Amino acid sequence: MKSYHHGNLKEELTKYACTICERDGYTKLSIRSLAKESNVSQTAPYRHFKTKEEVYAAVAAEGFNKLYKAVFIESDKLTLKDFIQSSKKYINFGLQNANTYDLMFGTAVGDFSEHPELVETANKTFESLVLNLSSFLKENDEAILAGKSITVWALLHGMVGILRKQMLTENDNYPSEFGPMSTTRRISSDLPTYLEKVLTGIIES
Amino acid sequence: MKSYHHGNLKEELTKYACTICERDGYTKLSIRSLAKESNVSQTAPYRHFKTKEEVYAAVAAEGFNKLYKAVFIESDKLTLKDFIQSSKKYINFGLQNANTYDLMFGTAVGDFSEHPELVETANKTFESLVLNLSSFLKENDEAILAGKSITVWALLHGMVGILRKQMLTENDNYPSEFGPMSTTRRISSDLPTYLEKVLTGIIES
DNA sequence: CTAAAATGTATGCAGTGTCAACATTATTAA
DNA sequence: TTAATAATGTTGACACTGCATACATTTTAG
Repeated sequence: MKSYHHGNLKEELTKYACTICERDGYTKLSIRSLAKESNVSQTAPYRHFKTKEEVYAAVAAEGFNKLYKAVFIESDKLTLKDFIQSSKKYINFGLQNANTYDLMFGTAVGDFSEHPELVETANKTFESLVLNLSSFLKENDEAILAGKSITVWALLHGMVGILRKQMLTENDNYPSEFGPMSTTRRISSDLPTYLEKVLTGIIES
Repeated sequence: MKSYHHGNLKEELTKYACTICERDGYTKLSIRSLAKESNVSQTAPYRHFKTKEEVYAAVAAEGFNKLYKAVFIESDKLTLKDFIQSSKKYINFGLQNANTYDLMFGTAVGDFSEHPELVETANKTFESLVLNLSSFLKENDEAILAGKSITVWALLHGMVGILRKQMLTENDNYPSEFGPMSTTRRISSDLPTYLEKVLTGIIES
């Protein structure tokens, strides 16, 4: 029944790689297990991915696509509220896809420029942020727009990183000897409200 | 001449692990190579580290220590200028120790709470940021102080992530079809000046 | 229709994390 | 001091990994 050629092996491999990377972390992914899942020989994946890093790159690219879809709002009449909601979605994506996010922004894929589709999807994602911002900001100065975009992105990206490490959490089990810390961490409980304030500050500056 | 017991194997292993992790990336580190470097049997490290992840945790903890030393300014009369300089040092650390930074904030060490020294050093580092901030801010409201600290940290952390991925660079080889992008990326050439502005904005808000 | 390109398999190498059993030394209690 | 115990080291093995090479089959192009 099963033919010698699989048909759409690359897609299937990628799909499963995405699943594993997100569920177990990308270190748990092995090319052999990938092959086994598709009922294909251990080295078959090498016809579609030169190295394991290329598999990572494919997963990361998929991640950027998902992030883009989750965050971008297709409209030229955005409000500040819309933008803030989109920002929250960014953070949620980072938290709910922590392992994939790590693949996208960590060092597992060393040099993006060796993976064109990764460059493209990453660019598209950031570009969408700029577009979203520019659609409701009456800002003609490109440099200022760019600056605000970067600031917002860095802030969101940073928040994801910190939150993921559970450095902000209201019911932490750390010793209370760290004076300001406990208060600081408690911020996270009303992070949404807090985030609105900060973002508004940056945008309206 | 060489005795059966090494003497301070754990330190030596940790030190070498730090070197390798930073130079080649933590994925390149193997417990066996670690052992070989100390002229010790392949499984000797397991007397000091239960798993490889524990080695990673040790490296990450060292990283937080270094970051702390690089960033913290011991003084209760800080100026905004001092703080900004300290912030720049944070970013520089992240860029010049990219692989270690990844170990500190990535997913390689899954749960900090299983590595107490990691919790401690990470806490100390963030606490130092809060202290630095509070030393020149006439801010009594702890929540506001905490909020500003988090914002600053997230921003710095995010900048490191973005810069490391070379998503900001003035001579990029990306196609120019992305309108606002090229301008956006060009920001990085005078990032220091730019950063001052943003930080000042956050702090004085 | 045939040559070449694409895609699959079989086999094997050198390396890995980690476990179990054993050897040696350092430390501690009697 | 000595005897028991804990700490630290070694040997050997197992199952697994990325990936290279050589070969088989199928699809596609000229």
